[in-house]
Amino acid sequence: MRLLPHPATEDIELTEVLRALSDPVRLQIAIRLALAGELNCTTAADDLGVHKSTASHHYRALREAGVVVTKQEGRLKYMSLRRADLDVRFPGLLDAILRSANRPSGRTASAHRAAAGGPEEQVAREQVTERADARA
Amino acid sequence: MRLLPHPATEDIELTEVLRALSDPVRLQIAIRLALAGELNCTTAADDLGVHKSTASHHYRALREAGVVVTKQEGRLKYMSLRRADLDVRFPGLLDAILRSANRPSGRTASAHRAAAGGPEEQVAREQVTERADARA
DNA sequence: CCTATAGTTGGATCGTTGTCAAACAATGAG
DNA sequence: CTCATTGTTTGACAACGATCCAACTATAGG
Repeated sequence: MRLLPHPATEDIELTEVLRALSDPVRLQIAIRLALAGELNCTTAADDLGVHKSTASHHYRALREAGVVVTKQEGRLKYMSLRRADLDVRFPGLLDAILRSANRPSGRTASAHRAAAGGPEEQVAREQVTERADARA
Repeated sequence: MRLLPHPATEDIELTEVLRALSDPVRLQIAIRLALAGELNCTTAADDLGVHKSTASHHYRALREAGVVVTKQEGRLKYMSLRRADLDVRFPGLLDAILRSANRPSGRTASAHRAAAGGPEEQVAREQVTERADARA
């Protein structure tokens, strides 16, 4: 069993963690790892609609940011979240992100209900008070 | 008083928030806003070593990601964090990030002590178990 | 009206990133 | 050894992003 190189806990940078998780594909991988504990590369990116080489780049991005560790067993590589390390370095951060990621994207259920009964495109409106036509 | 356009609370995307805060300059601006509550643009980016137009682009990035609101009063524009909105959308996320941002970057105090007494460059070592020369 | 202040916009540049495809490497199975 | 499986590397390319500079807009104050 081998571990691939990854940054020491103290070297994990907040901006790099945020950046790593700011990509939808990588965030999805992280979510799956959080649920499964450990996944091999093929499984982790399955049905994500990206080429395997693209996925491989994402694995590296996650690893170099300090978000995951990769260990090789036989011909498979397994990734897992560095939950403990991240919690030492940035207490509560990973949990907050994962919890946020499991929220409904876009409209809430109540907003959906309101939108269903009301006029269309009400949903796409922006929040602007006093002079909705304000220019930047 | 005018508010500049910004996304509705339900439209704030996690990946965009993470992306917005994954830039050191923008993260620093967010930290200052968290401390000061409200800052005008000049003050927010003061001593950050970026051109005022660069700063302006960052303001827009933060605003479009849903992290800040900007209101104009007279000839000044004031930014503030959308704490309440973000907490509705992603409970605990912003606090976790801001708390993480206030942690010491790089080595801990104890690691600094150890590094000061030991051989140099020990500090830059990576965590690799079993085969430190493992290739990716 | 003129000027100074505050901030935005647009162009140019330059590095980074996400993507795919094809070639490669390493491993386990037959 | 040969082959299929797993994943990485490399190259190419388009898109994006951070930055600076210059020009612009808008507002307040003489």
